[in-house]
Amino acid sequence: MTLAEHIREKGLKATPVRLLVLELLQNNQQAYSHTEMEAAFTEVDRITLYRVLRDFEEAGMVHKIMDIEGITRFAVCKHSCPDSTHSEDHVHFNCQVCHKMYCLEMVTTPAVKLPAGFRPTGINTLIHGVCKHCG
Amino acid sequence: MTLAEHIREKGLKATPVRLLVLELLQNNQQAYSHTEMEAAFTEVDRITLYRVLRDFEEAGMVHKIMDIEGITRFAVCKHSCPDSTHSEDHVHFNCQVCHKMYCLEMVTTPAVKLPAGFRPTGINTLIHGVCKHCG
DNA sequence: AAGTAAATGCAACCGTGTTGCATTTAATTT
DNA sequence: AAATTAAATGCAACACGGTTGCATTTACTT
Repeated sequence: MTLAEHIREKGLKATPVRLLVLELLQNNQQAYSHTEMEAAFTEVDRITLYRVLRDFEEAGMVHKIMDIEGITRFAVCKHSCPDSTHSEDHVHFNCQVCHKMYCLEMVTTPAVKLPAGFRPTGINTLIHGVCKHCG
Repeated sequence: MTLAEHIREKGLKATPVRLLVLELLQNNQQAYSHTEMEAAFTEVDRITLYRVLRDFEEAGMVHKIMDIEGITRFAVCKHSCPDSTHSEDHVHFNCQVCHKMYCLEMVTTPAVKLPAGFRPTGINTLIHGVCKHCG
């Protein structure tokens, strides 16, 4: 399936900006911030970029994560998340040298025992350290 | 040890704003956002509040955490963190009903196996769900 | 090729957080 | 207890991330 077909499948129009964003996220197994993407596509309007990312997230195509510094980042959903309520069952790794955020799809979040009365609906595990390229 | 003594021990002056903030964080086992504290102490200048929180964090008296929505929150460090490099070895719980953030000091973050080349320096586990007061 | 709903681009705005600087105040010294 | 001084405060002004409204354009439909 082409990128354009993937976008249309979700009920969205395959516009140039959307193709650019999806291609970037698909080709690099990393979570990008809005600022990084804005720098990557200088000709793209920043508001449009915000809306493209919001639409992709609502369509369940990407997921949003916060890195250690509280910066919002986006990464493609691998295992076709159920729209908008995608359960992110994998671990994220934030390199403190290059600041890249990796989705470690193969590492699932371990279960934790909570005190009585706390009912969990989702777990977010964010590991920081030095990545394989910087260590 | 009094609150004022605790503050002076860290090389900071025991001022009214600092006493207010430390008292709030000490008495309630929750992580408060800047906005919540601003609302709690209407007479306190917001810039002063930012600086008090920054100073407390640098002194290792409180630790900073991001909640699900990317809001910065502060909680007292229980086990006397080594200044500024405090290892947060406990789990945080973010209630999606009342939006309170709990430090579950008794629940330590489970270890995870990372792919070769990734060297971890810290783990952050954030669980969201419904807390004991809202469930 | 024309029609239409969706997507874009721009202006203007809000919230969070920071910096510089003059003033005040907590702790120290006499 | 008064004077000293370095630290803390309060204010203005700013930078940045993100949102909303509206007119224009464009992708898909017929």
